[in-house]
Formats: sequence, structure tokens, C-alpha cells
Amino acid sequence: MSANLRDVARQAGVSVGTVSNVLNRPDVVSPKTLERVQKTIAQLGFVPNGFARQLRSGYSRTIGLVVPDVANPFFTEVARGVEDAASKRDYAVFLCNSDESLEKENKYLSVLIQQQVRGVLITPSDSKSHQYENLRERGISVALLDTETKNASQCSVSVDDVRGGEIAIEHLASLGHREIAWVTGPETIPQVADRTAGVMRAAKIAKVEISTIRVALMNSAQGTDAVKKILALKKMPSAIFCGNDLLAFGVMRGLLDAGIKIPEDVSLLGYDDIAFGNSAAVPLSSISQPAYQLGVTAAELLISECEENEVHAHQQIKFQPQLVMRASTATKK
Amino acid sequence: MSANLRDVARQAGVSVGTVSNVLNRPDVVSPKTLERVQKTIAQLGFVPNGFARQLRSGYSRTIGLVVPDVANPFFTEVARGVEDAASKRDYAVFLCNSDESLEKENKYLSVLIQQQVRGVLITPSDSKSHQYENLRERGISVALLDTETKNASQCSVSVDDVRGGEIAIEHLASLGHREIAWVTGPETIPQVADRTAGVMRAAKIAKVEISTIRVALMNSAQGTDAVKKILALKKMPSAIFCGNDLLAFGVMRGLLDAGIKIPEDVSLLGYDDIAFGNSAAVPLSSISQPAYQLGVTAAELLISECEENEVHAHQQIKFQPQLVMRASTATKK
DNA sequence: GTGAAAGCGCTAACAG
DNA sequence: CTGTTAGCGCTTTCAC
Repeated sequence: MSANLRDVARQAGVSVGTVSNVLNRPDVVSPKTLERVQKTIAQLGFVPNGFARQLRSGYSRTIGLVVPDVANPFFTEVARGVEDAASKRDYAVFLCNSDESLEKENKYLSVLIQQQVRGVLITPSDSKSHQYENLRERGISVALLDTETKNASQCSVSVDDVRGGEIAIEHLASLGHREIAWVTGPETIPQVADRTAGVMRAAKIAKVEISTIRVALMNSAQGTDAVKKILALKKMPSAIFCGNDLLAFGVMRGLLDAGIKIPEDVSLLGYDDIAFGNSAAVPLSSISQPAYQLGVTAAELLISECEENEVHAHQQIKFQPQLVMRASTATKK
Repeated sequence: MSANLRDVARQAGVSVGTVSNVLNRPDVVSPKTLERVQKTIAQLGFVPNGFARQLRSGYSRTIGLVVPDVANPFFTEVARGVEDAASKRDYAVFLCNSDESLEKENKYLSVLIQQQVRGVLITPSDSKSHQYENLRERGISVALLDTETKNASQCSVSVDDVRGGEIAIEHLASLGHREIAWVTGPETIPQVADRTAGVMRAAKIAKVEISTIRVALMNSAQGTDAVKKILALKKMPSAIFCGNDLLAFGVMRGLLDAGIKIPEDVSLLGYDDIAFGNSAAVPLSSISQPAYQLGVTAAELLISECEENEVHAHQQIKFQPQLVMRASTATKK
């Protein structure tokens, strides 16, 4: 098969210890030996066996990334950020999709323990009961991604979802809308719950009436379905705010198909500001989150926690969402 | 820290060998012992150290996925498929973005070797010189993803890009278009080269004139830029075919901004049929590829190759692309 | 500056 | 059916 450290040692006429030193502490080896060994390594195409190395040293250079679904454009961006930042530090990333299922999440966590990852970046699929002690006891760092924690014993990187909900309603209210439909997923998802909290708080202040339309999954198809429910409301709202852009795209399709004009008849506002918003039938106004940045920051934070465990101070970083106004929201007629 | 196999053995009053048997060959252990050991395992929260296991057994349960960019919706879908299929077989997936750079690709390959992955699924960033012998010599299976190989010594799962190019031109030609712009990326990308080949072949048969507009990156921004070049052509084409949907969205934006109507003034056809096509300003006609299915198939093929190495017959699976007609293409006036 | 040797946690072969 | 033991490939003392 392939060369191992002993082969290199034999070939170069040195001991395994010396080869190991060449790999890990080249400054401690004499230049002559160093060069000879390195040449042999190249010649044999030797790549150290990560298992053995990590088994001995106790640490891997891998992290786990657990997100609800990479196919969700927001998390795609986050994942890309995580991967870039990890790669820069020579860490490899395990990708796991939990599909918001606690069962899948636990299964993955167990796999990640087996793989002896150094740390885990996770967007919990459930607001309560973060049973991550299990991981910490094993010396695996855990940082929360896109989720806030009040727990000072762990790092988190999140976006202020309450504020996001507020910004949305404030924006729509400032355009004169007083009846707004809020189309969103299950409240068990922390981000959803927070956005709802922000929506309700801002609605109270702005004296806006909110009709909540609940969908099971926040995708485009369910957005289109939601339109029927909106049309069935006692009073047609003059603006619709959606829990994410996917949902908003679906709603947009449903409205246009029903002959309802955006933003003339109804304003539509999304959340996430995914790349396609600008190419939509009606360019979509949205609440923007720094997804890529979120991923980069989280990965850097996690890796720094992994590597300087003693001196590490846990941080809770919170980004602020921003309104991106395009064509789908306008003054109420 | 955390319990190891020896701790379990001691606690349960058996030998390490027995615990190992409980883990790997439970049928060989007496029911009484089995139960006792399993209880101890649960009690101690023992999870076997994957390194040690794999170091000893020689095999990991991980695969590497190397794609140009997960943020590209096509590859996002593929990645999701790969992850789902791998997870079903209890494999973990390393995610790597090569950004079409050979250097990055090699760096990742080296990382994957270190991680001792069992197999690698890769979309090569370069049509020539697939130096994957290195991996095979190390017993790492390699399967090509979204790339065809004539080499019978490896598996590949791809979509017929030549045919895709043909379908596109045949469709546009059937609508009466005789001057078509082909907006696409560098020919070093195999998929691009194949689609171009299909375009040219079909164009010859249908007696269509093709003007090629080359962009460096196949994203939305460069699509918008490309519109300037299209408008500068001696003769304005009546249809535009884009190398992927991202590019097409950019072109769409550029055309609309220039006051050009789609499909009245010009037909626009994309490639990939990403989920947002339907939500675009003008619902985008596109050439559809079974991305998720591609990922699932590739992962299954790779894993089966890994596990039944001797009896494995290499397969080259090729999916067929399909035309999805929406509103952006129409008969030439 | 280099070599020898002891394990990291586990599996697998072999004895009992 | 269970226990003992020899490594997997590497890092890391500790001598020399």
C-alpha cells in the first residue's frame, strides 16, 4: 500500500523519532538530516496517518458543522464561511444536516464524537434542552451557530432575530400598513420564536394588527399554499412579512397567480436576503443577515476555543440584521 | 475525561476483548454478558474512539466531497444528496470547496488522505491530468462527480452535458431562432466544454449562428456584465443561452434594465433549473439536471466500491438532462 | 541531534 | 464463550 513513517525512516537511514521530529519540530533537526528526510518523504509520497497521529496526540484537526439544511441558501452561505475559515486554519469540516430533527441531531453528534472532532458548530433544532454536556465532557468544544445563549459557559454567534422582526414591522408600519400577515414556521425553531417576539413587540408599539399564518416547513411550496389562507382571512392584509425568503418567493408566486399585484395591492417582505432576491419576479425587499460572516466568525471562534482552551473567554457575538429595500414593499395606497 | 474500552471492561468485570466483541460481534457474546456490558456502556456514556478503531481496522467511515463551490445551488443539491446517502450508510462527509483551483483541490486531497477517508467524490476543477492515482495507491476509492470518464478503472456519475447543449439549441431553433448568443465560462471547465460541444453540433445541424460570450465566473454579476457585450454584437441575437441559471439571472437583470423584454424581444434559456427559476422576474426556461439524485447515486456507488472492493465493477452512470420550459423562451417574432 | 522504547484505544487472533 | 496479547502508525519522553 502506501509508505509509513517507518518506511521513511528506513529509507532515509534515520530513526522514526527523527522523522517525527522533521514533521513536527523541524527546527530541532540538523539541516542536513532535515533535507535528506524531506527528500525521502517527497520521494515516497508519504502522508502521515492522521488517525495514528491524533490517537497519540489526543487531538484531531476536524470540526463538525450541524445545520438544519445546507440546501437552505442561508445555511449554504454560512457553511461556505465555516469551511473557508476552517480550511485557513487547516481544519477539515464534517457536514451534517439535522433537518430540524432532534433524533438526527443526536445521531450526528454521536458520529462526531466517534470521529473525535475537536469542536462542533451547531444550530440546535430545538430551543430547549441543549444536551451538549456530553460533548464538553469529552473535551469537544461546542459553539452555537445562529442561536443565542444566555449561558456564559459557551460561545455563540447569532443574529438578533428579535430585532429583525422589529425592523420588519417598523418598516411596513412606516409605509402605512396597519394589517400585516406574518407567515412563518413552527415556534419550536428558536429563530422563528425570536422573530415572532420582535414582530409582536413592534406591532404593539406601532399599533399594527398581526395575523399569523403558520406553515410546517419554510419553503417555497408552503409559501404558495399559505396564500390561500391569507386570502381566506376576514380582512385582506395590506402587507405580508415572511419568515424567510423561500417562503416569500412562494407567496409571491401565489399572489401573482391570483392576480394580486406587488407592491401595488400588497407589500411583501422576506427574511435572509438571499442572492436571488434581486432576480425575483418583483425584486424582494428583505431583512438581511450576514450569513457568510456568521460562518467565518463562528469557525474562528470555535477553533480558537479549541486551541487555547485555558485562556479562552467565551464570547456571545451578535450581529444586527438590516433592512434591504427593493421593489416588493411600498407605501400603502 | 471520558470512558474508554478498558474502563468499561473493568466496570463490567470482563476483558477488553469481550467489550470489543459486544461492539462488533454481539452475536458471539452470551446474552447475560451482553446485557451487562451494554448497560455499563450506557452508564458510562462510552463512545468508541474512532481513531483507534480505524487505526486498527485500517478503514474509516468517512468520505470526502470535493466540489467547486457548495454555494452554487446545483452543488448544494448534490451535496445534500451525498450527505443523505452517506448518512444512511453511517458514513460522515468532509465538505471541501475547490473554487475551481487546482491548488486548493490538491491541498484538500492531501487533507483527505491524512484524514484517511475511505473514498473521495470529486468534481475535478480541470479536465486534464486527474492525478488521483495517488489516492488509489493508498486504497482510497475515487469516483468522479458530474464528470464523465472514459477510463474504465473508475466510477463516474454525470449528466450528459453535450446532450444538454444540444437540447438547448434544438429548443431555441424549434422556436425559430437563428442567431443565438451562448454565454458561458472558461472552456477548461469540463462541463462548459461539453455543453459548448453540444451547442456547436446542434447549431450546425439546425443552421443556427452562435456568438459565444465568454465570462470568467459563472455568476449573476458577470451575467449582467455580459449583457453589454451582447448589445455590442454586430447583430442582436434573438435568443440567449446561458451556461447556468446564475448567469441567466444576471443576464435577465441586465436585459430588463436595458428595457429589453423577455421573451418578446429576446428569449432566454438557463442551465441547471435551480429552485428559484420559477420565482424569477420572468420564470426561467432551463435545462434541468437531477442534482440531488446525482449526489445520492454517486455516494452510493462510492460506498459500495469502498466496501466490496474485490467484486466491484466500475460503473459510468450518465443521467440525461431535460428541458423545462417556462416563460422566458418563446417563438421568434 | 538522534535513537530506542513506551504507549494512545482499539481489534483480531489465539488460548483456554 | 471469554481472556490475553500483539500490534495498527504515530508522538513523546528519556538516554546517549
